[in-house]
Amino acid sequence: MARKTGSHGDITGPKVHAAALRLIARHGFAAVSMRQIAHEVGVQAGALYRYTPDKQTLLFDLMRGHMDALLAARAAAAGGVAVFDTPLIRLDEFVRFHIRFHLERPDAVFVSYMELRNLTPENFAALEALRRDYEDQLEVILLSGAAAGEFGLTDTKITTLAIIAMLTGLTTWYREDGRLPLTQIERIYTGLVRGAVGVS
Amino acid sequence: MARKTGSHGDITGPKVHAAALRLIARHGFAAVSMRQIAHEVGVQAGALYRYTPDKQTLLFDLMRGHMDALLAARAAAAGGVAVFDTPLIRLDEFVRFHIRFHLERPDAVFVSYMELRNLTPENFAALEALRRDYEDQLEVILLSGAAAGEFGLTDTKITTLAIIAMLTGLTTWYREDGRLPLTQIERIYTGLVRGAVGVS
DNA sequence: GTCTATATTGAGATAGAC
DNA sequence: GTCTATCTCAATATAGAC
Repeated sequence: MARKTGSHGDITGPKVHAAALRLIARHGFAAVSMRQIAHEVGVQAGALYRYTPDKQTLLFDLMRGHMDALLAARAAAAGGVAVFDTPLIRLDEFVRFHIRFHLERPDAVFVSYMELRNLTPENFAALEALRRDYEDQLEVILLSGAAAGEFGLTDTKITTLAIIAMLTGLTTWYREDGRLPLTQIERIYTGLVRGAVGVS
Repeated sequence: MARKTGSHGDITGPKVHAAALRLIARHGFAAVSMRQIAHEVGVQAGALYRYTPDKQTLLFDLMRGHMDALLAARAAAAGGVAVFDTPLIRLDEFVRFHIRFHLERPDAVFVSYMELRNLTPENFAALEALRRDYEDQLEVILLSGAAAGEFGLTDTKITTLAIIAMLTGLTTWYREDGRLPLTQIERIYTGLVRGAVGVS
C-alpha cells in the first residue's frame, strides 16, 4: 500500500519515545523542552501532539513502559526456574537478571528513578505499585531462604531494599569498556549479595 | 548597632539557601523558579540576586556546601578512632556515620545525587572530586581489612561503591516514624555490610 | 501527519527608586 | 537590602493550511 507523502506515524511514534528517553535521561524532564525532542526526531514541535496529549503523559508512558518491560522480563525469567531450585540458586538468578536488565537500558533506569517527582500524584501512585510488585519478587526469595534455614536475615524487608539499592547503584558507574567484563561484575555482586544474606 | 530598615542580609542569605534546598529537593532544579524561591523566603525575585550571581551558582553552592559538610564531619569522626581500632570497628563506625549524616539532611542528599546533570561541566568535575575523596575513605578501611586478612573481598573498588549505594538507598525510604528505630536500622545495615565484606 | 503561525504564560536577569 | 518595573527569551499547547 502506498502511503500519503509525509505520513510516518508508525515510525515517528517510537522515535518520539526514544528521543524523549535519551534527552530526559541526560538533562532531566523539566529541563527538556518539547522543541528539543521534536528537533531530535526531525519534526516540528506541534507534530509531537499527535503522539502524546501532553508532556506529562509522555513522561508517564516512558516510565510505565519501563516498569511493564521489567515485570514482563522478570516473569519470563522466573518461569524458567525449576521447582526444585534452592533459594540460593534463585537469589543468584535474580541478581544476574537485575544487573543485566538494568545495564541494558541505562536511560530508562535513570528516568524511572529520577523523575518520580515530576509525576502527578495519580501517575506516581501507579508506578509505585509496579515497583513494589518487583521488590516483592526478591522478598519472596529471601523469605523462602530464611524459612529453609539457608539464609541468615535480620529483617527481610530492609534486606530486600538494601540489595536492590546496591544492585541498581551499579548503573551509575558501569561502563561497557570498563576495567571488568560483565560476567565478572555479576560474580562480584552475587558474592556481595550472598554475604549480605548470611551465606558464606 | 541599629540597622537600616529593610536590611536583613545576614538572615536572608541562609533563608535563601534553605528555601532553595527544600524546593529543589521536592520538585527538581529545572522545575523550580527563582520567583518560587523568593516567595518562600518572603522577598521579591530581584532580591535573590544580592545572594547569588545566578541560578546555576546557587545550585552549585548548595551541593558543594553539602559535600564540604560531609567531608568535615567525616574528618572529625575519623579523628576520633583509636590507633589500635581494628578494620572491623572502623567499618562499623563508617556505616553508622554514613547513615546518621545522610538521614539528618535528606534534602541536601537528594539534591546532591539528583542534580548533578544540571551542573556546568566545571562545577560537576569539582563535585565529583569531593565525592571520590569520600569514597576513598571507605576504600582505605576495606583495604586495611583485606591486608589484615579480616575481610574477604573480591574487588575493593566495586565493594566500596556497592556499600555506599546500599547505605545511601536508605534515604529513599526511611521515615522517622517508621517501623524500626534508627539504632535498630543501624544494626541491620552494619550486619549487611559485614556480610558483604565476608565477616560472619 | 506535518507544517507554520500564534496565543498565552512564565522564565532568568537587570535597572533604578527608596 | 528590597522593591517595582521591565527586557528578552522561550516554554506548552492549539488552530488551521496543506
